[in-house]
Amino acid sequence: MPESARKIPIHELTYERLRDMVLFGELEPGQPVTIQGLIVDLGAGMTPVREAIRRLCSQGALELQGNRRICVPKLTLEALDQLAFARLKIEPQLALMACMRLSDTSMISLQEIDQRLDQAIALDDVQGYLMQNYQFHFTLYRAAAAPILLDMAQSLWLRFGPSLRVVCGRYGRGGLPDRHHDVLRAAREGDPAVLAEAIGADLLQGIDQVRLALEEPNA
Amino acid sequence: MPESARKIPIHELTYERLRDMVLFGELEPGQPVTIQGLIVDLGAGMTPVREAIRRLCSQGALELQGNRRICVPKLTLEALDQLAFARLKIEPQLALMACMRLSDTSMISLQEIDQRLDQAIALDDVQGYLMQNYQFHFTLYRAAAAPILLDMAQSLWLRFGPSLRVVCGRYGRGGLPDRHHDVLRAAREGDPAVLAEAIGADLLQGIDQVRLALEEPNA
DNA sequence: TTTTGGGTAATTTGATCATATTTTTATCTA
DNA sequence: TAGATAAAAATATGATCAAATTACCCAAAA
Repeated sequence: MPESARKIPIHELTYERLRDMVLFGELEPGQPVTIQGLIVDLGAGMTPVREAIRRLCSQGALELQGNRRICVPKLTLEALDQLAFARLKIEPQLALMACMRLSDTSMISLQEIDQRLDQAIALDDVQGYLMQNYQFHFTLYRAAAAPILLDMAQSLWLRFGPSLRVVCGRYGRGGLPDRHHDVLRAAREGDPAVLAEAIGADLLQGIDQVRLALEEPNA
Repeated sequence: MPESARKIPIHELTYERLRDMVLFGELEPGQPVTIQGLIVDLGAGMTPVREAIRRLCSQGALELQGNRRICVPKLTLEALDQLAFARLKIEPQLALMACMRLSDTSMISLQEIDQRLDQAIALDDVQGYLMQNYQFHFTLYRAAAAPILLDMAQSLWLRFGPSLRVVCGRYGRGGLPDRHHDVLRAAREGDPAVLAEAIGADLLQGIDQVRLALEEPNA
């Protein structure tokens, strides 16, 4: 094991691992999560696992269901409405703020991620699509240098991610968010309002897909 | 000890206790927090304290400062701008949603809280003011039955609370939020738009006070 | 002689684990 | 079906190890 890895504590690694599992749909909505189960799955001790779970619970990625049962929350229509409202307020603002400070290296990163994203779509790689989509948005958002809004966006994605995965898996990615070319163009031209608008349109596309799935009779 | 208390786990109690300490200004911004210190202060074991701290960190109430230093974050002007933006989007919406579902019992609760709030102001009881102000807002917000937005508001208050306390302590509560009578009137009349507007005005008052304090030369 | 700088030792603090206790769930029998 | 018992899982404590900060002391320079 390289020396560089020894600096990051296990509870942090465990948190990141578990967070990614939620974010990229390895854990399905409604799926129960037990401390014991994660101890064996992740090969970590009890304390790190407990801490990771607590953190994710307070971010809304996991849900304590009364009697010491924990699971990935299922989106209801009401929850989706709240998520939609919050995301459409917070994330376009992050894009707007990012627009003015986008460095050249960030811009290059965005373009590279966009290429990998197109590639994932072409290969029908759902996991890859979700990961690159996340990277695309958050590489942009990070440029805003607004840690509080970034935290909020992170929490919102943790709540939204699992359901997006379900939609992806069920219907393929037809009609799924791909306004990234509009976003890139607006970013290149440095027009904050247009960029924010494009991000909003991208979000709305994903939200509508999930809403459609939720409104279907088969739960 | 009564039997009823045995149901709530210690880590939950510890979390609530520590959260209130942040929320109502018992811990000042910049003040370092150590796990060991809290173990002796709160008389709890190590695991519950660690879990409480992790939860509060992911809510932005506490901040890990690199090398094993944890403290209540100090608001910067940039952070305040982000908080202001988010609060003015989220909280009026909660008020709006609450307006339509306000039960009679909630309405009575609000009026009682408002009375206690006026009392605290008359007595120059800063702690009491902060607690009743919090109760007032969240009794209203809870009526919205929007748990995700409520979580977000909770996190925002955790970031904002300590600084409000500092302002209160330094200048007294002159000019501090007291639009509650407008809020109550709008709630009674059941006008969502007016209620949301009144909440927005109330928030803005507090935010401006904090901004004024931050802009002063003496840190 | 006093002050400052560097380095080492001691204390404090955090991370992780193993264990004991309590609570919940599942099963079996009446 | 209901109650009791057993198994499983979660909570909470304390111990141990590692890391880091602090305190302290000595040496060198002013």
